[in-house]
Amino acid sequence: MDKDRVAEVLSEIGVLLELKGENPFKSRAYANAARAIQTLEEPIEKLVAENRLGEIKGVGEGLQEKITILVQTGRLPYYEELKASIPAGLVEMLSIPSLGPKKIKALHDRLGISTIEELEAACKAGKVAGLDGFGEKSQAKILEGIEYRRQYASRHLLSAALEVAEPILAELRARKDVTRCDVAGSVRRYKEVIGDVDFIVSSEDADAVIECFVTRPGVMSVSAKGSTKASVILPGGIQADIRVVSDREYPFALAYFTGSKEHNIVMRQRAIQRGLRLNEYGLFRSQVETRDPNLCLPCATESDIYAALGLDYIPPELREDKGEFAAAEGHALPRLIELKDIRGSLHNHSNWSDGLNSIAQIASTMSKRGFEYWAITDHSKSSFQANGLDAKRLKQQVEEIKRVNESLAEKGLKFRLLCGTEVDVLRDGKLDFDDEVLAGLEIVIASLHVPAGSEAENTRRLVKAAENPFVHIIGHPTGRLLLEREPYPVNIHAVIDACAETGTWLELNCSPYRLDLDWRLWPQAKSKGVKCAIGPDAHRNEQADWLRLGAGVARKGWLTADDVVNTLDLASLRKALAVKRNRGKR
DNA sequence: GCCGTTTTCGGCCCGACTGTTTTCAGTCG
Repeated sequence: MDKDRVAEVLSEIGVLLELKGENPFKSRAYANAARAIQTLEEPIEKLVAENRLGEIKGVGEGLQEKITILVQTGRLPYYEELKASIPAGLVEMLSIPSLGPKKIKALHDRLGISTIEELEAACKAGKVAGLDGFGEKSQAKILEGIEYRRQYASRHLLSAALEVAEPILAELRARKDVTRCDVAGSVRRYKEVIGDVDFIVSSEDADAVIECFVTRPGVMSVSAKGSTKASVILPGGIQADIRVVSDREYPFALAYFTGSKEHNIVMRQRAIQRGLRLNEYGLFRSQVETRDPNLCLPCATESDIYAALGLDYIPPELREDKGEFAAAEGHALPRLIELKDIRGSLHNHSNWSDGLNSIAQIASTMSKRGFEYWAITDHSKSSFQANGLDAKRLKQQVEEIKRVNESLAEKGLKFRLLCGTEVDVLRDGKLDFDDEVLAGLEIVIASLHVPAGSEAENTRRLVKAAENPFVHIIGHPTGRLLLEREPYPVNIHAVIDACAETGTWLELNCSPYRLDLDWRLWPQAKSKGVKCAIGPDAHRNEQADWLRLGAGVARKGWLTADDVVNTLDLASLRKALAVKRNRGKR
């Protein structure tokens, strides 16, 4: 049993204990331990075998015993009994807004409700409103919540969130009564999937700002509205929250609502260690609750808050409590890549396969946008659904690209197209083109589009692709489609190792539906010396904008410009592309 | 259930909003 599964069991125990009405701190202890185990560097089996579980912060005697049983036998009777004692429907009910463990327990104990369907029926029959602690409004709210849950999974792509957030942000910033304004939350941290959008505003006229926020066109419903905060539902079912504070409080509110929750907990603890108290209103020289501005340390920006807690400024993307505190304390945070560092794209399609634009159109647009190079990497013949190219058409395409490049040179333009392919990795790990064909291209991406069922087989295929001297990049390495499809089973660690061994680059596919390889794996890839290629997988010219997502997610993976190959200028990129092929000749 | 430079017992991050109360519990972020 690996650490992910152990963490899963522990965190589920935490949830079940909450529903049982156990001591909430006990439940939190399980959640904390689950998190600690998830971020372990070593295999959990090793820690168990060496009797070193106690070294994990948050794992005491009780949990050491349970984890040992779980790892050694693959089962945990305590967990199984607990799970059997609580109907699965109660856990599901936690996803209904306005319902938490206490209310769910009350509904179960007093009305015998065990499923969402029973809950819906009880609400419609008016039974819920009669319970102590419930009323007509809470009953209506539960029904609304069930409906909402049905209509929208309350999780959205980062790109969708940015799309709705940016016009609102611009509108708020343009107001005379708004001093500062930003998007906070998981959107600011560039999480690939988000739950809601948070706006933080500093203003002397909170009422006016909130009134504007809840009445602007596009607001579908208002779920809460107070004197300092409000929540609305936007098209697509995205919830947006606004929080209005004074300008003195602004940096504290921005930091607090940017999170993550785990990051904030450490920040608070650091404040406590220094005899201070941190919340969304300030960093106070006080052990007790206060809002006295005279007791607040002066901080005009988030940087000042970090400095006051003995830390370098931590960029929002890194605020996940995944090593940023140690690095910020030791002045060892990397200088993260920025969008402007990216000079071109190595994974794009044209109308020769399933893209929209012609090669000439692509050259014209990307040149005007200021890129230095843009690779044409259309699908290979096995992707017939995508009008993949066979060797003959590929050869014609290379000729066409040469002609376009010549005309660019005649105009004195620096921009160049690169000829390449996104070649399919086939069943036996072979590629959809022979090596002789690949040798005639400047750049080769190998992608698995039809995965096998087994992890071993998929891993074998990708490792074999990486070992091919003509393959530069492994494309969208896990094949996930966010909110739609899980990654195919693959031992990604083995693929990373194979890339490190062979000098193959891994793609950070920055299509908003993929963002694959996942940011959580980049620090590992980087530590092994694997370079990253950020590719929008563009099928139409405007999708060049997706590079912005790529840069953000690369930042989240702790990557610098040096770690990303498409920050190289064209001459250096060509040299880098030649390295692996020359290796193959040795 | 965990943890400790005031502590081995008594804390555990903290505040706004909502709805049901008539001073507060539960939920949420």
